[in-house]
Amino acid sequence: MRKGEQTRTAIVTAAQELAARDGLEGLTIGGLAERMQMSKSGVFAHFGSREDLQIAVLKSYERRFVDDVLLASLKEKRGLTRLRAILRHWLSWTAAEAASGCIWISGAAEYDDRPGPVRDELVAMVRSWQRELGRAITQAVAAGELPADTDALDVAFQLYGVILVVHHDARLMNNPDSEVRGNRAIERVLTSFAGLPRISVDSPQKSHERSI
Amino acid sequence: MRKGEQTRTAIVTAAQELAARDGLEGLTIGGLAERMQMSKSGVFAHFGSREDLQIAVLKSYERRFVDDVLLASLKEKRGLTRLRAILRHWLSWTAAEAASGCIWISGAAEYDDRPGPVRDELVAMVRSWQRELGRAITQAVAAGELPADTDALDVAFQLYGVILVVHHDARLMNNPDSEVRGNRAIERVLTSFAGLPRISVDSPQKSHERSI
DNA sequence: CCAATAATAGTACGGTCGTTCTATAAAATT
DNA sequence: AATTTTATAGAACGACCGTACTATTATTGG
Repeated sequence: MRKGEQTRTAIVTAAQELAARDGLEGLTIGGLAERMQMSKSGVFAHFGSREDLQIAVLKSYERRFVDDVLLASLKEKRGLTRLRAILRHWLSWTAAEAASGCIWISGAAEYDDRPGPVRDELVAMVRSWQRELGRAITQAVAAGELPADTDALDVAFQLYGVILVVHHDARLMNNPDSEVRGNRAIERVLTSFAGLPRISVDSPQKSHERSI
Repeated sequence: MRKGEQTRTAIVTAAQELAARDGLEGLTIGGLAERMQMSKSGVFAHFGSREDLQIAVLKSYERRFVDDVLLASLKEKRGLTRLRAILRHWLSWTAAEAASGCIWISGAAEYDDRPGPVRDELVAMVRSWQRELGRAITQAVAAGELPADTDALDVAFQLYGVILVVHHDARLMNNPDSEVRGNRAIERVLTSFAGLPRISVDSPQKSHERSI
């Protein structure tokens, strides 16, 4: 049964590209068949349903993502160094997706009100990734590189926001500065958590009194 | 005449609710007709096409958004005060949408690779809002409440990211802490721009050398 | 109250969707 | 090389889509 798995893999790969462009809900068996130069039923036979195809696409995406972003960063030593490596890889992964689109992010919009197995799978993946990100942050706290009272979920939350806006601005707004701005934002988030004097928070400088 | 505009408004209102749940692309004339207890053609007659309906929904949304978020904040005096008011209103608007969904955000995912009038309209609206946000930031700079060399686009970018992740976590992840975390994140972004020592940006503190 | 006009319903068309069923072609096994 | 198993194709289905066209019903202005 080698041939079967082979074409099945090819189908999933092609499906990923289509889903990146049109979303998981925009992924259609007919369109996929045309792209594969196969018949609709030929494509369909590899999956029990469209839902199974969508889930297969999600799983394949997750594998690539974990490889390219997480595993590639595990060679760095724990703490801020590894966290920065993760963020660097994540950001450039996102920027590279400016042309194609991230199916986690588009899926978040598509499935946030559409219950079912696809949504469940997506939520589980994002949750798992957020946990992994939180772990890297916690290790930076344990290493003393972030304050002991750091709320790791707050850090992960804000970093996720940066990635979301990078994706948003790059794709919807066609903003080519998105990655650069994202880089600066990540640095700013990290330093804002890295224990700057809390005093200056309440009363910002009033060096210029000029007001318009 | 009068009756026509009246039901047209009612249709657009219902369409907004449907689009908030299913996305602008998920908005269907049949579903809308059923919800209005009208015939498909009766609904359709009020719009030249589905695209026109989608654009009408977008415009109606923008009107409400500008009223509730921007105009409601213009009574505050320019500068950080007004900016904070905008962000407060924006955040609670977004949190209130945790149950329904924001069609700008879902639309960003739906139309980032789908050219056409709907996308054009959406991009114009988001761009306009980003400009308005940037203006409020610039005024805070002019008031001396943010450093003179502040990149207003950087600030707007990062704040937009916070709103995106609030929406994301509230809706996809069902996270009830989303708004609270968003509030903290906004404060942190503002203080991180409000003139902390620039020196520590390039080389983060190395106070604790302990590494795990 | 009545004519003019606007608003709605009804029906139908062509298209695409996911899925099923049946037949055929290819591949794997013996 | 024969046989069994697997992979693909083809056609058809019911459902829903946006839209066009035609009738019918409400609403309006005189």
